Amino acid sequence: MLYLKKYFTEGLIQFTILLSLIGVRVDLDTYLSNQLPPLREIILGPSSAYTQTQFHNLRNTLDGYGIHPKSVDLDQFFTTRRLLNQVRQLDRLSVPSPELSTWLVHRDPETVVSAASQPSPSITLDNGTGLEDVNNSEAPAMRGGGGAPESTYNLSGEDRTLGAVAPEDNQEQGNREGNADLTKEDIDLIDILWRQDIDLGAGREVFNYSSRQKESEAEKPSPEEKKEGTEAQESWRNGVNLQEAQPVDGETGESIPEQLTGLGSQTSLSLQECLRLLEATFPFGEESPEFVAPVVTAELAVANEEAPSTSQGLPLPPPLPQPVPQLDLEQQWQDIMAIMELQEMEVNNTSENSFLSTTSNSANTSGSTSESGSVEGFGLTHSSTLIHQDVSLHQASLPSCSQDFPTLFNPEIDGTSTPHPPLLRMSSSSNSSNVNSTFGATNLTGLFLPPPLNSTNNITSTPVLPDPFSSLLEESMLDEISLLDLAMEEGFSQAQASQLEDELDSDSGLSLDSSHSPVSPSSSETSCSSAASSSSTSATFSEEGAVGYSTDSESVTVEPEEGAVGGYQPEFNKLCRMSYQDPSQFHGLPQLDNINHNHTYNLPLSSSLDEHPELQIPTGKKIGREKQSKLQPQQDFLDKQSSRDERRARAMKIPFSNEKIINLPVEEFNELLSKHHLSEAQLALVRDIRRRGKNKMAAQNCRKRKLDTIINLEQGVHDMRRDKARLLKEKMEFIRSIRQMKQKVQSLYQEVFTQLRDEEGRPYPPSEYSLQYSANGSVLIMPRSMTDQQTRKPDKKQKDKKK
DNA sequence: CAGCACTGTCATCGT
DNA sequence: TTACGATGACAGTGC
Repeated sequence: MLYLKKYFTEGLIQFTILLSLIGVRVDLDTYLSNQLPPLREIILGPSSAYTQTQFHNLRNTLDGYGIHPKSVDLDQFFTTRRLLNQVRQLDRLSVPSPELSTWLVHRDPETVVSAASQPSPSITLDNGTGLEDVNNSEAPAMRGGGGAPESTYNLSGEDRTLGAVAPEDNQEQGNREGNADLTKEDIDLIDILWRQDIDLGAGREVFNYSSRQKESEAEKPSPEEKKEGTEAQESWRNGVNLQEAQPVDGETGESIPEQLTGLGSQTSLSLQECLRLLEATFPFGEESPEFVAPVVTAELAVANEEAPSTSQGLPLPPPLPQPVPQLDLEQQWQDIMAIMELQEMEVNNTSENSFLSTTSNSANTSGSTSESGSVEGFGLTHSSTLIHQDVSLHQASLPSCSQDFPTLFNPEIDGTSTPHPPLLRMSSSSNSSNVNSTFGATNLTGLFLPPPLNSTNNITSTPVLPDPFSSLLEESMLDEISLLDLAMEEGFSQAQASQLEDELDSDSGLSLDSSHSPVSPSSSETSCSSAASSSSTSATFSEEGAVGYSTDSESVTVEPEEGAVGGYQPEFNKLCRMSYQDPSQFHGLPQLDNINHNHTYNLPLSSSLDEHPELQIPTGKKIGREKQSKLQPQQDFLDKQSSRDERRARAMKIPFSNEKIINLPVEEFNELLSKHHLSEAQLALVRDIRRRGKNKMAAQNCRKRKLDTIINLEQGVHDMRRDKARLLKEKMEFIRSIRQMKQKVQSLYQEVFTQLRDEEGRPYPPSEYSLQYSANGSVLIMPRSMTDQQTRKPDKKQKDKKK
């Protein structure tokens, strides 16, 4: 008791001070009960389910042992209390809950706009990590907590379309002051013009060009050195969104092979890297001075620099027959779902990694990138896909400038087919400390929206969802279907193609997410569970774990309930058992839906009877036979309902409850035994009851843990499959880019070669001469005989190495 | 009636 | 050494 008191009071005081320091009204009773399990854990310590808590030291806090601290029955109780608390908190200011964050996320596009005009420090906070980190953390992002290129990418699109309004303005003031100075009217005007352009059938390139112009007017060109890095970054993001990189003709709606409009943008490989890749394809000769043609080198270099614009006219090779039928449709669907969930997850996890960077590689430089003309065609189509992707309810964080919504929110946007991309800035984790830190540094008064606005936002944003989903679905499907096609197109070997096919196929026997739909609640569950998987453990078990530390108020509440119902509620148990803290978390787990058992489980029946003698079925000695006969059916019922040990205890006339036997600390237990002079048989039974009772709880915990582990593993598999899909997509993008680069180099090669003349002004016959690239970037013209010799040598060397 | 899932119990091990 | 938790294995029970 003392331990709990000390622990609780100290933690409570500390936390109260903390909260008061940041200006949050403290309603600890509410928080401690259920609203914020992590919060409670901060105060009360980790969950007992995973930690070996000395419950018996805390048992005194429970007045009557009405419910066991580890009883699964508590789940329902806490769920009820949590819901009640949520309802009660509807009208009061409180630490923002994840639910609160949800609809705020929908308003983020406007938030960004407002951020441009009203730089907010919180945005800087939320997005402190730059794009560089996003790229660097691409691999770590597989784990679900990392960056979300889409959102960043989307931001770039937004940046481009709106011409001014990326929140990174706050960080790169030097570059973006012009944009930041744009007023809301300016932005609205730009937006209107933009939509008019779209309505008039202007292609995206046209629009982007104009937007680029606007941007160039609004801001000074970024340093040239930024161009390449930004290109790479944007194209990287492009690679992530294959379908989004496909622009649609403004008039016909046809899909334009967009990669030809911006070769450089389609890959994160720099030109040097591509040339390096080309070295593997084209025979590069050694430098031989007599054939050096510096002019050619220069030309080639220039041509390479201008690649994006010059390549626009290149036709696509005719598509090969699609190998779609080889793919199992269901597997394809799963992969599509995986990709879509990947995107959703990336959106969810965008958070501070998504954008805003103080480095030169930030998405902020997308303006300069678009000026280079190498990045075109995105910013609209993908934005429509983003808005439906919704967000994890548990990972969204509140934008600090949400009060700007009323003025900046344009309902039309949500209704159009090309809505502005919602710039989702969300907390990367559901960790409450994270949230608190975020809010701690922000103006708290600005965090909470007035209720009317809330409802409005909710209403306006919700109906948008289905539409973009279908479009994304189609795009994703087409995209995924085209992957193999692409692979074949790339001249992949049959083995490679089959490998790709395997990769696209589901590889695990687990049917983890086949039933998941991106728009179903299960999707949101999966989207959040990855990040929450680590925290879900604590959150999930916190309720139970907190029971061990439970406050008196809770205990008091528990006790009457248990006593009143005689300690057993079949439905209650049924619900709690599998609902397992938060039933909503398992809506997406079909394997749990069929569980409908009604076994008695952790029943405090006899204990409650013992605790409440008035409810106890009197033994034959205490009552007359008549009364006993009247109560006999009830006795039978109780016997049936009670556990074996309880019956045994009753039979052996153990003078205290099984609950006490099981849950008392050793000292008190021994004390109890010493108080009552029990026979050897009774003692043995009591010890057995204690042992079995503890083991029962241990088994329950063990199974719970096991189940949780399985769920987490499933989530891990799901995440990995999603990552696999993402990586496959990126791979395909790279392949596509490489192919385009090959084509471009080939055409340039032809162009250059045909223009070369020897000393007598005659063209070099292609059959006798070839251009060779040297490692230092120069281009040589060499006789093919020499080339063959030089290429054979490395071959031999390679063969020797292989031997 | 078989199969499955859940639950309780025991034995055992580790802390 | 004792108490206790974790866990595999088994059996009982209900569907």
